[in-house]
Amino acid sequence: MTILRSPAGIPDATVARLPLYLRALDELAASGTDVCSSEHLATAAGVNSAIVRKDLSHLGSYGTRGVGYDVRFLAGHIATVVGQTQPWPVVIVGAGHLGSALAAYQGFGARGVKVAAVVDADPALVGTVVGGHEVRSIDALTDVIEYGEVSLAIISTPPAAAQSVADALVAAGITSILNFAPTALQVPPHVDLRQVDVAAELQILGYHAHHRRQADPAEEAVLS
Amino acid sequence: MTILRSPAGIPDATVARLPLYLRALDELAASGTDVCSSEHLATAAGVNSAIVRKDLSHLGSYGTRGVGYDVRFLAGHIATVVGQTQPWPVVIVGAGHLGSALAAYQGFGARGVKVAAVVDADPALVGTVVGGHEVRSIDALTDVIEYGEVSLAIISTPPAAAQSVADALVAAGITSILNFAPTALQVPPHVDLRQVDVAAELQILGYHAHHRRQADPAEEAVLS
DNA sequence: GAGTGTGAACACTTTCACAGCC
DNA sequence: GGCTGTGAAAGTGTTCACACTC
Repeated sequence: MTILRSPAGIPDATVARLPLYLRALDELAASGTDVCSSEHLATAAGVNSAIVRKDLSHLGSYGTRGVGYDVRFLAGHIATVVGQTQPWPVVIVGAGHLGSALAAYQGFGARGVKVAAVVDADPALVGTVVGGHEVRSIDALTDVIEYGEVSLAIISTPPAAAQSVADALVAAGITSILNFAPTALQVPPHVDLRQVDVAAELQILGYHAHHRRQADPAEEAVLS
Repeated sequence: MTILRSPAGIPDATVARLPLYLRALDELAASGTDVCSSEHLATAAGVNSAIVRKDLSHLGSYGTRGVGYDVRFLAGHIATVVGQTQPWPVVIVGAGHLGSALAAYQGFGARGVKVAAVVDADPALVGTVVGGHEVRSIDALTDVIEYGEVSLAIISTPPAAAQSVADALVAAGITSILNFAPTALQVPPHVDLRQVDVAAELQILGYHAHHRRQADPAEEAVLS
């Protein structure tokens, strides 16, 4: 029925890179590029060209051999695949430093994300405005989600509160959660959970730095 | 010469999980648990037990068959492997909403991260205090890094500024960068770069949500 | 009995290399 | 000639299942 074949069964690793391609293509389009090669797109997205071609082939790609990809067309196609033809409303739970920063983040609009509401448990924060959004009570969570047809949630609470927030979100019908609190959340299997742990990222960098030190005494020597 | 065998060649996937184990073990220790099984640690870290055992075996693990792992001992051992015996000083470049939130984050200390300095290019921000750190000029970057022996940097600038900041960091001797700006940074091969892209994370969640809708009409039926 | 440590099977991902098309 | 699209190969990561130890 649909003209574009619905590309089911895209590998996870590919899905995780589609947003990068989308971002890169938007940049290319903004800089006036109409057509780009896989090599070109690869550097713009920070990956290598073989992987770009493989990834795009999973979408039943629409490149032209000997030429490359039509930047706008490809961007539109990926946006469709990602389901980003209209913005996803997201609720931010926790209006502390991080939650406020996210609520104020200007870059969401261009990436298909719309902050639908910001809620917090702290009565002192309820009623204040962060990033143009009035903070509402966490008790209104269900209303906010149902009324706004929200299906994505961000948890930016202290770790101790994160699990009960997750439970409340799941109870309210949320099926996709992005958790910034450094805790392993327990959610039912039908809920899609992603984790961002800044301290963990730094520790991973630390590990590599630590091992460069004791493993590469030659590194300095190369320059001398 | 060292008593503990230096565990070289740990797989990347394992390294990426070590911080999670560390966090989980600290929580277990705080709740008075002295010994834990791989199953126990797995749920606390949000992974499965087979992977815990495999990961720990790469460290030349020190568990006891039939019993489990000594929580404190294992935590100490992983901390050593990660190089987290003393805190890593980190410089935050960009004191906007996100940079401020990171500077103010209370959880770094317990995870072996110490904010050494916060710098920004905006003269209006220089001199202000965020999270107890006085914002310094980006011109002082080299001084800050050399004086503080900083080897980790966080970029939390607008995307347009990120590449030149990265160049400056590399020039100042930084070899590990955590980039929050949504751009693909170009860095020399000896520099370790990790990327956090919140919008991309949400888009990945969006993709799955989008496909659940059109793929699982049965999901509702299961409950009815 | 309980639970680790690990080889072997499996699954997934990336890279290679080149046929096919513009 | 240049670049895509893709099988086949190589590499990496996860899961299984069970011998082994306490």
